[in-house]
Amino acid sequence: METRELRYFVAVAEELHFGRAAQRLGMAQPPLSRAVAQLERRLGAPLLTRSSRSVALTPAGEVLLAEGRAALAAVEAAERRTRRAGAADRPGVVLAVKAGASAELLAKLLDAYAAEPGAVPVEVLLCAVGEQGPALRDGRADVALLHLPFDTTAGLDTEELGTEGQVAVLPAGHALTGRTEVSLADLDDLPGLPPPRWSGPGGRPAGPGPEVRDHAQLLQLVQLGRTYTVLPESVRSQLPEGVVTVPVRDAARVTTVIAWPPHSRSRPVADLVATALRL
Amino acid sequence: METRELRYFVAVAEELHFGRAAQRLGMAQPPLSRAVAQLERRLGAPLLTRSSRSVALTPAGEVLLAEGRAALAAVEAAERRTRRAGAADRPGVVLAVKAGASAELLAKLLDAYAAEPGAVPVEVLLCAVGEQGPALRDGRADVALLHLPFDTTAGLDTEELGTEGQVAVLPAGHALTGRTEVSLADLDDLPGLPPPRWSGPGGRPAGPGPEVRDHAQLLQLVQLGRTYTVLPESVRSQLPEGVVTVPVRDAARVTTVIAWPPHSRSRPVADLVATALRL
DNA sequence: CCCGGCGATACCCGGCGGGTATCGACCTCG
DNA sequence: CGAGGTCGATACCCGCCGGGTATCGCCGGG
Repeated sequence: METRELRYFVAVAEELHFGRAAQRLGMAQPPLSRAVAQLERRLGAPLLTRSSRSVALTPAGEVLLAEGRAALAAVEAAERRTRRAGAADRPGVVLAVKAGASAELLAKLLDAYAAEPGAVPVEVLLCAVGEQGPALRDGRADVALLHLPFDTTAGLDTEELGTEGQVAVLPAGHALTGRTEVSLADLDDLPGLPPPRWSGPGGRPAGPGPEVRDHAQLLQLVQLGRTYTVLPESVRSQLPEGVVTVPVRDAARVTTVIAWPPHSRSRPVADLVATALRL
Repeated sequence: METRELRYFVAVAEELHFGRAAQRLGMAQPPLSRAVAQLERRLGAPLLTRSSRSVALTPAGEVLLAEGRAALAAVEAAERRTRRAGAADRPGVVLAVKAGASAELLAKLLDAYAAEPGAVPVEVLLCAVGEQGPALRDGRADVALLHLPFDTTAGLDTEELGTEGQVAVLPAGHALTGRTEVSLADLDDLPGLPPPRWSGPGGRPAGPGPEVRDHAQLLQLVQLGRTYTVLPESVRSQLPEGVVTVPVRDAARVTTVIAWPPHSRSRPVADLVATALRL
């Protein structure tokens, strides 16, 4: 199976429409139809059920969509990492972090690692919420800081770096800011203060709250009195003016982990992990 | 990057010889040279340093060899799993186990799962030592039983099923069989009884012992008085005539885990794992 | 009942992947 | 030191396949 065929199938499976998929791929519809039909012949199994009005996935198609996405990510990762390894101005290693999260830990880690013998330049890739895993899987990054239970570590090797509680982040002056502690129930349905909605494929259920992609955006919106949120305690070190935190009694504890792709044989990544564990 | 190019490069990188690689790929040498050169141009980085007498990998080449193998395994996995999902006589799920290991657990697991509502047929794939991980990664299997610390779980999701000690397995009548317990040191350099060598890429250091690929072969060789070995206690349930076990005081404890590919969304795999955890 | 949307089919063309022949570099050996 | 052998690169050719346009057939809706 060639990656070209896989890309074609994935596009059709995602669009469920040959015309749109062809457009997305920058090609005409007939060769796309033909390529997919040929893939089905080669695999010996129908992947799509077509009527002249609609396209749907067969069970085999569902499998190929899931597995194919993973395979394409692996191929992209190979390509990107090779390009980086061959580049003259190689950033020794790319570290992915959620924008605005673990700022203190990150600063300490970068300092400590830079002091190591044999340290290479570290490029920091600031990601939207939940993007660090995919960035690692498709080769945009070599190592990442993730936060459980929010991020998924499936398919990654990890080491635990620590856990912390969570605090509610509210606009200054809000009624709850007088409390020494709140519960999640207290935060439910605050009048005039809707919770934010995380952008991205995770889920964007329609609702009143503003859409955000990272912590920095979120804090700014809290500052403007447009939303509230619950974040790990460590955000306290970088709150803007006009926002207040209150510990949340019953929020899940957040575990920060450092993660890397399982077959990574890179010395800098190993050093970075070792350094993080010593902090 | 196309999988064809990747296959070509991996073949050359493994052989370090264009002629042999071309032969392995079933093609002539010139188009292979050209394809690799073209790949290097596209990636913008040299992958190989060639002299007319030898071929060697550049750092970028090393990266692409490692990443490319993983990517090719992912593509193969996609293909194989799709084929299986589309096959009429689909074996619902393929379970990989080291041949001869965890026999009792395996029997209980298969029985218990078969009794579950919604159980599908389970095909058991008996693997050579250390082959379950690769089988899982390239789609020959959907779920596997692994034994830590021998097998590697990198890149797999796992659940622990239990731990056990290890016993020395010796030919009946051997001097040590009278002992109630031995240590690893006692087993070192037994006169006339060399340790076995595991076949496969793991390592086959030259030595006197016979080469084996799984527990069944190993037990037979012990029975014949040609070697001894140290295995998890659970092998006791299936020893042939003429072999004796003695607990090993200081051997590492073995942990049996059930593992599956991280992006598996298969219901039967989830059920199988849940059943295993209830045992 | 006709129109419009959508996937499949028919057909054509150019490029690319694969082949053979040969070159050029370099090591080995007499 | 030169001849032969090994090995990768180059030159050149061909057939196929991937991509294009034109069009058909099916089917649902106004």
